[in-house]
Amino acid sequence: MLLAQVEGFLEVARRGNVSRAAEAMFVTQPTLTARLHALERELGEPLFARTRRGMRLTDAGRAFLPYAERAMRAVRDGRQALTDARSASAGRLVLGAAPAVSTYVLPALLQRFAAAYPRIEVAVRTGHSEDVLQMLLREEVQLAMVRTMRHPDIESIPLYEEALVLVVAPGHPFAKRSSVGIADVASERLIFFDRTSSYYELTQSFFLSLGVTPREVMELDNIESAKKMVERRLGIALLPRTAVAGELAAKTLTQVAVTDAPAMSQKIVAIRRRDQGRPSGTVAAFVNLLRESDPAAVTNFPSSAAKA
Amino acid sequence: MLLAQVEGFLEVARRGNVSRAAEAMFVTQPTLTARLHALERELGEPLFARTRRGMRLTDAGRAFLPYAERAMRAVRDGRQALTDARSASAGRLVLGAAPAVSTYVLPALLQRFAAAYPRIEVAVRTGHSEDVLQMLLREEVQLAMVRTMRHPDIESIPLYEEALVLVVAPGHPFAKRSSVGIADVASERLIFFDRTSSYYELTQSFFLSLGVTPREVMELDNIESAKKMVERRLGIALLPRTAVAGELAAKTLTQVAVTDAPAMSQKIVAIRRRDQGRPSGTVAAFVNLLRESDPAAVTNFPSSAAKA
DNA sequence: CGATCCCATAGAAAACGTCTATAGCTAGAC
DNA sequence: GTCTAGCTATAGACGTTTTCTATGGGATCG
Repeated sequence: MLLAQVEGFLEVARRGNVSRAAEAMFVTQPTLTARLHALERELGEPLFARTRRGMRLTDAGRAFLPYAERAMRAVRDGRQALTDARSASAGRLVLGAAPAVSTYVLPALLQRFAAAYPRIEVAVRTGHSEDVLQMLLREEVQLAMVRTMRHPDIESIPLYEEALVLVVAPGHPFAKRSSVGIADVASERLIFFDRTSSYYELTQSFFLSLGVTPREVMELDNIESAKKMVERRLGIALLPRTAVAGELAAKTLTQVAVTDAPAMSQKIVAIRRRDQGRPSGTVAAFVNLLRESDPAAVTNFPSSAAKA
Repeated sequence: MLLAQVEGFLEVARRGNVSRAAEAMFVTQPTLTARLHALERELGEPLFARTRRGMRLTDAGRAFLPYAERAMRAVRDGRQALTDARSASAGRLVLGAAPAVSTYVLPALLQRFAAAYPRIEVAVRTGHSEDVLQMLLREEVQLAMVRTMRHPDIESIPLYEEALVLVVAPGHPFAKRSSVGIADVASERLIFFDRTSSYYELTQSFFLSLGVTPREVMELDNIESAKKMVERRLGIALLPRTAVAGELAAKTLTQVAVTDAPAMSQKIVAIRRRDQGRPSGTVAAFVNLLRESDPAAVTNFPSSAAKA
């Protein structure tokens, strides 16, 4: 069955006249007649009663009409959906993100994205990088923003480098010093967050590699709580810069340089399945937005997010 | 766009494998490949990402999928609707009927019809024969049961002859007589119904043709009220036999023969548009039911209706 | 009675879909 | 490394279908 036949059926049903319908569809009248005959033959029933005045629907034709319309509408809408997706003017985008990205980077990004593509529906699923990778492999998300990961089936786009910075409460003794040594840090009460997170491992191995063992520690399962603890002078913490940009700007936390330690950082990338071909539609639109934002700008997002 | 292409798209999307899908659809793999390419070319977008393991939907393919399913379902349902209509196992039947038919004949007919075709949805529109004819011409009803009418665009199926009979209350003087003369009738108070109805004209011309003028008359706009008036001895009436069959059986009314007058009757027919071809589906089913019911049986319907 | 407006049909040319056979590619086995 | 197996893509031939132009046949209307 050709869609052209169904379309012809509808057009003739509307106009009650093969010749006019044919003209409107830019085919000759015999062509349209043939289409109708073919459709009637396939359905095994006359859809039209031929009269001197033109074509009238039979009962069978009337019964078929709503289904024909439904089918044509479905195809037309499907085409439109593809057009929308191509121009990224509408559609759906499902993102995965690590917690720190989701909380401190995505809001500003999505704010810009939503402004540029108001008709795109966006969904975000948050989880640790490993879990988000699994979501991506299971195609539950189309694009994920996580720390650098390796997997044969994915490809990455570098986004920005996120440094861990030492923050203390403004009244803390460290706050007056321009810099501190790693030994100073280890002798303070240290606040960690989320033992299952990669940041935890990163900070742990950091101290380990320097042969230093922090004496007193406190562990929270999320960054926000950790920041509050530091503000209340319950300890000091190494936190992602993007996560504390707001507090640093508001001067409720103070950053302190650590002189005798290497910089600690994680590379944040966007990943997607390698077997999906070139990114298309909504995904491409979002990737372009990421590319437009230079790394420096991206790392600044959190501060603007913190304002909101 | 071929429906076969859409179908192939769905099958491949489901199985993720052209070869298997082709086998399931009883075509060769290159054929199905060609269908997919044609569809992708027409939509201007790859719907599948070709991988070593088979075919995976692209984002565009995923976006198109629900529409493809909707279209296929519409066509499938449309086919089913025609099959149902052909076997008259389901569908819709819209009848027109004159008031007397609608009230006294249709109930029994529809009772049998509904029993035979439970999945057919039936609608009845009632009006005077002329109005019902207009409904038929405007295709608001598919079949109408009215008194014999002439119109170039309609064809009729004779149903039954409906006689007007003289009825009186059981206690009325006429009730004891085996028959009365037309002069006797004219000297009684006569109860007519519905001045706009053809029965009214029929009875009026009846008296006129006999040179008799009824002296006292009362007019109601419906048969039921007229019957009640006769029962209460407010007069006597000439009413359609089908309309009083129940009361005659229950002996709340008595029929009296009129000796010196010709039989008064109207022929009731089923009419339909001549340009609709052979009756199909639900209409054919109903017409067959009418044909099966021999005229004698049809005129008996009202009594069984009166039981209900 | 001829002009006009319908749809149906005929026949030829073009387009398309389908087949078989084969190529190209990758992953996994040995 | 090579071979095999399992994918999809491509090539070329064949047959059907679709489409066109031109024409027929019938009814309506001035």
